[in-house]
Amino acid sequence: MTKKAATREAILQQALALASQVGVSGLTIGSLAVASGLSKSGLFAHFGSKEALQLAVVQAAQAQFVAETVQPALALPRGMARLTALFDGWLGRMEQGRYPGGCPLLAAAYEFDDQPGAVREALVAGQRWQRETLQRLLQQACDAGELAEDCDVALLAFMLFGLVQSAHHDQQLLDSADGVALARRGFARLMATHAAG
Amino acid sequence: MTKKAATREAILQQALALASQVGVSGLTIGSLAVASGLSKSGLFAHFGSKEALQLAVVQAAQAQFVAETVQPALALPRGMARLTALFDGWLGRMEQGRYPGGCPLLAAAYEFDDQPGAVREALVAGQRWQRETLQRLLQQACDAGELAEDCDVALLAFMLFGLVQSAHHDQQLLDSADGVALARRGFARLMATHAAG
DNA sequence: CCTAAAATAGAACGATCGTGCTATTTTGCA
DNA sequence: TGCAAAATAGCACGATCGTTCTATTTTAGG
Repeated sequence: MTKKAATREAILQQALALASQVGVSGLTIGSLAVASGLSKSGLFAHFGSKEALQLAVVQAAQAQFVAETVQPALALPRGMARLTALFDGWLGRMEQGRYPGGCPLLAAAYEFDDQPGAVREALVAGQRWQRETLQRLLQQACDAGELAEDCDVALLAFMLFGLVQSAHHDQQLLDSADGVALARRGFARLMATHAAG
Repeated sequence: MTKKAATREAILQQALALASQVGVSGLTIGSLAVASGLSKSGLFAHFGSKEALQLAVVQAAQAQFVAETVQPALALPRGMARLTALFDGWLGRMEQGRYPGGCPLLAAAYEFDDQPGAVREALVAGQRWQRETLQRLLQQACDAGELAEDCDVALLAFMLFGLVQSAHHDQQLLDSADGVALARRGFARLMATHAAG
């Protein structure tokens, strides 16, 4: 019974690397089977349908983001320390090339925004949670007196997410390493502008 | 000779609507033929290969963006008027739902950032031109004395593009009409922060 | 170690993909 | 109006898609 889970995990790791380059909907059971060293039907048996595979891949990507980026930040004290750690970790995983072809979740958001189903719903839930988390950390920085108490956390979270997307775009499409640096400058400027007076 | 061009144009309009929902790489010659009222081979003859079709679709989307958003802005005087017109037009085409499933070019950037070829090159060239245009308009606003002369136009262009991406994301994935409004607030705030002293 | 159960492989299915080929229709010009 | 040329249709091809079926191998527990 433990073998199945281990194999499934190995498949999902391969799937994440592959999906990073061809997209979650570009994933193919045949090619993923070859990459995993399994037969097509052997791999298929683990998921039962392509949609279930796509859903598992998205959930694995979300779990990895939370474990590698959100959790470490939450270990720090509330306020700017925690917020900065989250944003830095977020950009850091881009900078270090955590996935060869870019973030599978950002790409999946574009792929599935018009494809109703369980995959889309999982993406929506994940993004809502991420946005709320970002707003919560911003609010904590306000409450701690490190950001102005009247600052617009919804707008700031929106803009921080924009910085991440722009950095991703510049790095993946334009092959420009400056994207991450610009995002850091943008973050510093936004935080300075909204610093508690 | 004029028939061919007219048919090709009609095909590309259908292709843009379709690609908006399933992506440029999700476009299928068969389904596009049905949507256009042509036979598969009849449509194929217009392009010669799938990659040529994808390239034509991307170029059509770029041409439409320039004609509908950039050109009208360029008709206004340099400075904040022109810059605001560009940004407003950009968000306006999102708000009015210019394409049913979101901007084909933003989606294509994610689809092709790891697929070398003519399509990717066209996307890269278009994005570079767009970024340079944005920076140029920002610089003109500085030169006109409407923005601080020491402001970081590269960073501002980067952040404005981030606002657009965040708005698109919120609208298409989260079905939230607030995205556009947040982007407008972000624009106003950024411009106010960098206004000439 | 033996054996039932779990995990994987192999083969086949209908469908659809992109792309050639040849026929047929439609167009624009003399 | 007739006719070459252009535009489109029809058909077939190999490949690959997701999925199902049965057979084989591998695993874990008594």
